[in-house]
Amino acid sequence: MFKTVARLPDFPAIEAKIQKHWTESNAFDLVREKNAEGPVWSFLDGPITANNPMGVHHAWGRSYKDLFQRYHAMNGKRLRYQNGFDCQGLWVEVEVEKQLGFETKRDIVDYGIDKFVNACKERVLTYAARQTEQSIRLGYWTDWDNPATLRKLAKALQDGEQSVSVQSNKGETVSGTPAEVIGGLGHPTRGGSYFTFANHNNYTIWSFLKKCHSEGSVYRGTDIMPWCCRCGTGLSQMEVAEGRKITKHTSVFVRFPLRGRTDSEGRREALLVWTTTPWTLTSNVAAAVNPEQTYLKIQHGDWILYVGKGNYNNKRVQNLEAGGKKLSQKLQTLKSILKGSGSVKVLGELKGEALIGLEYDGPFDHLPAQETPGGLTPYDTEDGPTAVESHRVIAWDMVSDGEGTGVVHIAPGCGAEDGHLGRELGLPAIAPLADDGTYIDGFGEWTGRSVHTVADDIVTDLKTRERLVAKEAYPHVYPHCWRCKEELVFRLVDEWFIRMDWRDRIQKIVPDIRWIPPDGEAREQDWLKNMGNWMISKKRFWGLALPIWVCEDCEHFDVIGGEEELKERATEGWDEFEGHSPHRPWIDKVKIACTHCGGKSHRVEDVGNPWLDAGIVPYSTMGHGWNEEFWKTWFPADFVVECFPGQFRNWFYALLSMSAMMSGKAPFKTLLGHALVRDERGAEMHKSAGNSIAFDEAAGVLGAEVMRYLYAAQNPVQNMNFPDLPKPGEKVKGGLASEVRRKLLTWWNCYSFFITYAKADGWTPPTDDTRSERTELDRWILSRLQSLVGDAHAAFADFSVYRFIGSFERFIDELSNWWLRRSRARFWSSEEAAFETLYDVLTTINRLMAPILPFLTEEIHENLVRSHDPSAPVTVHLLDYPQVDESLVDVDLEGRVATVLRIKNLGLALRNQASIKIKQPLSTLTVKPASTAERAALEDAALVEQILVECNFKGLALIDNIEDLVSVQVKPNFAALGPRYGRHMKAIAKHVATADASSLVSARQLVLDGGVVIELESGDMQVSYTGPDHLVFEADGDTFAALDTRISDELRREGNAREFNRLVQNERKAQDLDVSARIHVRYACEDRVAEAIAEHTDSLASALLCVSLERAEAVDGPVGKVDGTTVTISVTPA
RNA sequence: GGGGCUGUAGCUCAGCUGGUUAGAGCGCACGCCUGAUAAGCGUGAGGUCGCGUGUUCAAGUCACGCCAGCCCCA
Repeated sequence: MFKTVARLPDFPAIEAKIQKHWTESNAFDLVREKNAEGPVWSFLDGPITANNPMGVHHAWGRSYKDLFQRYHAMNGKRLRYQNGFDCQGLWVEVEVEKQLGFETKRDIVDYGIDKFVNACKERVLTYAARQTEQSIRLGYWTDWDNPATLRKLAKALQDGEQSVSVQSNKGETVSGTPAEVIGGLGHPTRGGSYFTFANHNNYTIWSFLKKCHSEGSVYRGTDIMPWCCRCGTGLSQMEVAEGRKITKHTSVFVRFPLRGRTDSEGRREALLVWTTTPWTLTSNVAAAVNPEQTYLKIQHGDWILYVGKGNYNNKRVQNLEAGGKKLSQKLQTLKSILKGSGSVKVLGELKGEALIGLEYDGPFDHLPAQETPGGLTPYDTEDGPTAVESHRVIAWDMVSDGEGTGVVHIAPGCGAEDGHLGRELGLPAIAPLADDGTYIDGFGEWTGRSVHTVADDIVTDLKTRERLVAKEAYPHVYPHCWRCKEELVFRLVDEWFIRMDWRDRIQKIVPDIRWIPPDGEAREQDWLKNMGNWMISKKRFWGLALPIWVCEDCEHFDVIGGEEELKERATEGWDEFEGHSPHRPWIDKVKIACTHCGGKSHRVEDVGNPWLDAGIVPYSTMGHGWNEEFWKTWFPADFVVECFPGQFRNWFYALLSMSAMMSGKAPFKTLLGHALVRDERGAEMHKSAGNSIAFDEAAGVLGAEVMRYLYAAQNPVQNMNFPDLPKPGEKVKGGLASEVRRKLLTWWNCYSFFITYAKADGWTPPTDDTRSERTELDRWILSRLQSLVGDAHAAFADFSVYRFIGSFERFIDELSNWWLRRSRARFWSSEEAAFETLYDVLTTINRLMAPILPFLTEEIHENLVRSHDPSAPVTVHLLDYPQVDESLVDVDLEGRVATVLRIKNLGLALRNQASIKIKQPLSTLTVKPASTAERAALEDAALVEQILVECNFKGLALIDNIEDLVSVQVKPNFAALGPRYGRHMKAIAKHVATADASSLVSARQLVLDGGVVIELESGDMQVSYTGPDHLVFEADGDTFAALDTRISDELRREGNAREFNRLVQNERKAQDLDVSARIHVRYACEDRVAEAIAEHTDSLASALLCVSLERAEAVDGPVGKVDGTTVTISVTPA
């Protein structure tokens, strides 16, 4: 028996019920078993950071991930079903630091690196469990770990248990130390999600790094890098891009006195230098000018200054934009700054070239660092000239005549470009900062002070020593740590890099990938072209242990390619390490012998860049290196889908470069990128702005499935403006979410309609493929259904699901508003073909939509199929995806029905025009068909019947010439034709006046008497019709239709009867009577209405199910209007 | 400065390889319908398809230039 269907689906309730059903029936396992031998479809999941609960934005990608996998599963494909969690890196550390109330790296060391690293693992496991539950709630089917198991492992770590035992997804018991068990998560022998902190993931990265090293691409280098003093680590190019903000800094204008240049009156000459980072002045080595530009020699008080001419007059405006904020600020011009601090007189002009080579006194030459041969850095430096000895003017074509003074302070130990320039010219570098941002020894009074607090004192010092000309608060866009928000500094660092001089190998595999949208390819190539060497080290605690062992004697370094190799090479510490994961601090116990000198080598303390962790997964999760057969089965992945922005320089970059090195092959075949989720007004979602929406909240209010539908329907290139959630207790009203609910509701209504009548009739589904004879209407909807099936396959194959959703919505509209609307009476009369057709349609679209709406379709499958066929699969997801049945396609019929719909709309438009409501029957619609095909359709009695019923016309007549009915007038549109054919206008008017009007209506050109050809565009002719008053008419393209609006008494009476019918039906509903309840009806009305009712008593009685229908003088009941007169009725159940 | 994207109705967007009169949904106005009904349908108003120049019989669609917005890189 079919189960009664609620009028409105309660999505969250259905979802909860279906989840239970899936668990109890092991539905997902059955699907996997069904496809165990099927052809492979390899999906590769981009890992989600397991650091916080999911937001609604995560649901977009995850909806795609699930629906594509479900589609392929329904098509018999074998899938790997592995989700991924991104586990290692600073983002986890920062959250754990917050949790523990830590401020600095020192706090972590004091706490104990082992405890801290375990706390990071715990956090990852905790949130992986949480995200697993959330993903399951979304309906995402993949090989999830039991969240309880993950929590148990986190707890075992926390409690410091010696051993722990859990059940793997493959059903085996796994025991060992917590570190061992956790380190084996996601291994193909165990199943479950992959975790980038797993041992095999880390060791596979080791093999990658070893490969790089074997090509000589791994090197230790010093470079100026953006550095976060709080985190004590450098940031990669990718990370800096995440944290720019508008910031105000104290900028200073400073004199650099030129050595031995004094004018006749004893005034000293000086360069005027500007910088926004006064702390770097301690490390000045040179000053740069642009040799091509013009400089001014200016008398300023007691000094002679050199400044760029363009800079001097430059109107300084800062138009800034960062992190969604904008600032536009006018600044004082250099000219007015100088005037404000002394008298100014321009003495002359000279080329920058003339300044090159001049020597000057630096601003901090008294510091020991300035006097150190070869410069001073936190690392070893070679001997060479001191900074003081190097102070001279150098040429640099990057010096601009816009902002600044045209003379640029060069500190090769404090700025990236300065560093490159300094290296080129052999200048010494002074790098003043230790890793916590304090000045190192050699900087006098500044030593030990933090870079973030010295600016004011440096300004005072410069002023005291008469070097300062002016200072100002200067707004600019400045990088901040994307995690802890602290300002970055540029610092000379000692880090590990991969030299990317093999970028051509990466670029070569990019075209092997299908990028959706296609411009992704250009963007990736652009990044690859411009990227620098890859800094892979981080001076932190939680992350990949870089497998680099450095000799304590000769500094030679080795890169270890895996666990076995390390064990073989280990000379001490292996026992202590064994049973732990390859993380700090345990891995650091292991020492090896130097291959160069035999000395003792220790591992560098650095951890790895987290993108290495995510980039290796096409290898680590697919068994590369330890199960080649498995790897060859699943590599390369068929499909990857992620949020596009950002990933070009992150995950995609890591994937492509690592794969280029590992195998020279693209790691996936197709990449679908989707845009961003914004709030309803299009603003970025931020927790701090209060407009971010938690996943659980949305799932609870809208239902996970409404979300899935929203995402599936969205064009992935477009940002998605996620609808605001209604407040608790309110209904979903207006906006995108209610649009979606309504679309789904239309489908649901068709389904609930079917169930209502099938139950009422005791109808049961056919048990085989034989079907009753179908009407044209049935064959039409089945033909349309085949198009929908075709569209579904095409859309999935093309990874543009939203196109399928569009087709689906059009189909539901056709089903509901035409097929079902026209077929309702057939259900009342228990017509078998109607039931069969609707049943076939509903079960087919249910399978079509199953990948997108797994819950709703399961609910419908339960009721529609399983309620009558206990042998049917326990889940809709075990069924095959529908295929197009060519035998059901009837293009010709589809064309004829399209005509019917068009004429029906014309008919209704004419009624509208004549303001005659549909209940009032009219005699005749006359049509001049546009074509023979249209004429043929309108000669089909069954189809015409649809039009007549729908429009309430008595008949339809066809004519060949419009003039049979009305007269046509065509006038040239002088306004349109005049500008083009001005001098021919008279001739055109004459031609139009004499030519056959109806032939002009659709004419494309006119040939005038003199042979002149006039090309006609739409609107060139003004067409009007005149006809008898009782006709209204309208043309739709070449179709012309006219409606006879005359209402005979007979028609009026029929219309009155229908109005009366409506009154009674309304009352039935008001009394909430069952559709099959019998009633008594009494009514009071004027005579002419009574006549109408009397004439139609029989049909009214049967339509209204009334056992008596009597007129009375007066009745007590609702009052209504029929034909403008008052009617009172009384309805009582029989 | 370089790369990429976007610009179509009040709002959100379709418009595939150039081809009848540029569409949909939402919103608005006016109607209609109702044995699916806390739904449904129709009609209407609303568009210099960012601007300009080309190519073409034909341009929202192709080319070039410009303007505006967004993203990335330097």
